[in-house]
Amino acid sequence: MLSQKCKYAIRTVLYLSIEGNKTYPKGGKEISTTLKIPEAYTGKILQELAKKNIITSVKGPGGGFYLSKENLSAPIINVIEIIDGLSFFDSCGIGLSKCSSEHPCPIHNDFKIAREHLKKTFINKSVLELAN
Amino acid sequence: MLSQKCKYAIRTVLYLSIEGNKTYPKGGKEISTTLKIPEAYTGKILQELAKKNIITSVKGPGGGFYLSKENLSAPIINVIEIIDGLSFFDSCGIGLSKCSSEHPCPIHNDFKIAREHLKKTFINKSVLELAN
DNA sequence: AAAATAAAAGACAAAATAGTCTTTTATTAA
DNA sequence: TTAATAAAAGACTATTTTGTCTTTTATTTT
Repeated sequence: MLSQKCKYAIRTVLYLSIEGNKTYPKGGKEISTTLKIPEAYTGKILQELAKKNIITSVKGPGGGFYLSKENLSAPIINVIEIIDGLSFFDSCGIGLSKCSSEHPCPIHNDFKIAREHLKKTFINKSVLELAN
Repeated sequence: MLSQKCKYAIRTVLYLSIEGNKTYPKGGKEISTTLKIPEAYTGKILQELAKKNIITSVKGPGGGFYLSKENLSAPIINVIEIIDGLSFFDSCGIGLSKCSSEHPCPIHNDFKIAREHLKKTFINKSVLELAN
């Protein structure tokens, strides 16, 4: 459902919601080793998240990443939106472009239930709430 | 959630459940044009499905593919199993290997509900039932 | 100011997925 | 029994995703 990159991103954000803070941001290296995500790839993902204001970065010695208050209150779906996009949440389960409630594919209703349950979860829960 | 290939495969099987039969099997070309799936790729997928006994193939002039009675009564999850595998249905939504009901990840319960709803749908409905 | 630290940026490389093309094999009909 | 038809098999190409490596920029500490 989510790409590998997106799973990494969510795990990273959830980790930072617990571990990092403004005075002691977490470095990319430590994040990658604790979460067992390839180091260089972690860096790229952190960069992308920082640029889109999902996380906050601090350069230089003692620098790293943390979540500001705004970052913490954002819904987790924002991470998904930036990394994978949201098309999954409103596309047909078997890839039909014309599938809709008027012209439903054979799995339309069941797929929709699952899809919307997930979407609701990701929208309703902020990073902070999820971390608890 | 499902790979492109798997979506094509399911659409193909559902199409054959309505259109093909033993005396008049459907050719790969016709299948690909009606379903708008690249022709050569359709061929490969049909081949794979035939080898795994999801569909039945007939060689030579007037040949093609159709679903036998056994094929029709098989659950649609068989297609998924062969093309994508079933790991999705029992893996953590954010990729944690140690996620379980004892040590749940933050989205464990909600993800599990969606996952199992889908699994149930794919297991319970046979190709034939879905096509109706 | 210089050295050290750590993220940002950008160009690469590897692997997986998606898709094509050509040849071979099986079957049927003339 | 030969020609035509259509799937099977296999080698190949393209694209996307996953991941690495090197250089640059910003910041801090000495």
